Amino acid sequence: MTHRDDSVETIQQEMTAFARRARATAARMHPELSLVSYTLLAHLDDQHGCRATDLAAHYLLDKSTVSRQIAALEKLGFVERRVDPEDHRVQVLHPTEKGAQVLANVTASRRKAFRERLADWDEDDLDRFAAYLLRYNAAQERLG
Amino acid sequence: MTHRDDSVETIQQEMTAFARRARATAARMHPELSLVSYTLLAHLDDQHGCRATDLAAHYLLDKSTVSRQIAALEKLGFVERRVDPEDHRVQVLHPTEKGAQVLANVTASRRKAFRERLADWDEDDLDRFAAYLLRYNAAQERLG
DNA sequence: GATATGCGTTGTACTATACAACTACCTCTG
DNA sequence: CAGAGGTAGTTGTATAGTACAACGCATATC
Repeated sequence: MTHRDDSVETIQQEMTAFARRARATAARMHPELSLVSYTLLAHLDDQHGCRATDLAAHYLLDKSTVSRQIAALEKLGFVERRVDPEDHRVQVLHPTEKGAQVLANVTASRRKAFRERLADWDEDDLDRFAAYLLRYNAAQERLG
Repeated sequence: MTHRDDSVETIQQEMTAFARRARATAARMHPELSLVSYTLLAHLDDQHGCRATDLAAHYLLDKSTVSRQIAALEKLGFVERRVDPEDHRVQVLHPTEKGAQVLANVTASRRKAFRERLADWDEDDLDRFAAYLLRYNAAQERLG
């Protein structure tokens, strides 16, 4: 096995290790919003509203999964639906005031945790690490 | 927000995006062994056998979760239990011949997928990316 | 020996997820 | 403009992974 293979192996193992832990870690950090619902709510906030179908397409989730996630977020009062007047099949989803507030809190606490984890990294390393992750994920999207 | 914060934000987003996809991707790639069971089986192989409790501690899983995962792997004939003659509470778990075989196949196919994804990276980048991931995960383990 | 502790299993419950069937709505085509 | 076919979203059903709590044994300690 070449050095190149060693690196690939390490990347594989470490990405896997991270993935295994991520959900539980997220749940521990902020029980009010799971990793998935956080992600969806953040997307809504970011996009200033979008359709359930868009969420499903973007995150490679089944529409039924999104439907239930959104239903849960709505029940919590974090999301509201606005039927599109142009097309009555469509509901445009928006974070509510409350949802945006909770999202901001969770985002802040996540950012804090990440910042602590990365506190002793110097700026160039952070920069390169971020770039590598972007590149890696882009490749994954491209190749499935 | 500083440039440093931007990088932290990107790392957070990209790690999260990756984590969300990892299970489903793994399931699609090799339905015969989920991400979790793959990980556990690989650990057994690597350690030349260990106890369920050790797996639980190492992967931060509840012992009941490990117990059921192992039961499933045993049912598939991928793992065997050997009661420790020194301590009859303990079962030392080992991959079977068949289990080792399947593990090798899955590992090979995972490696292939990762290799493809990383095919156009030059060796220095792979090296650095691997090092960053190790460093990041180590920090996560230290800080919860 | 009585009580502690440690290992593993089982009962129960919850979350995330997929697939398939369905309803309601829209669009296009003859 | 009527019907065919497509799209958005919901609901029924099933599965996997997970946790927590209660338990059964085995061992260790006092």
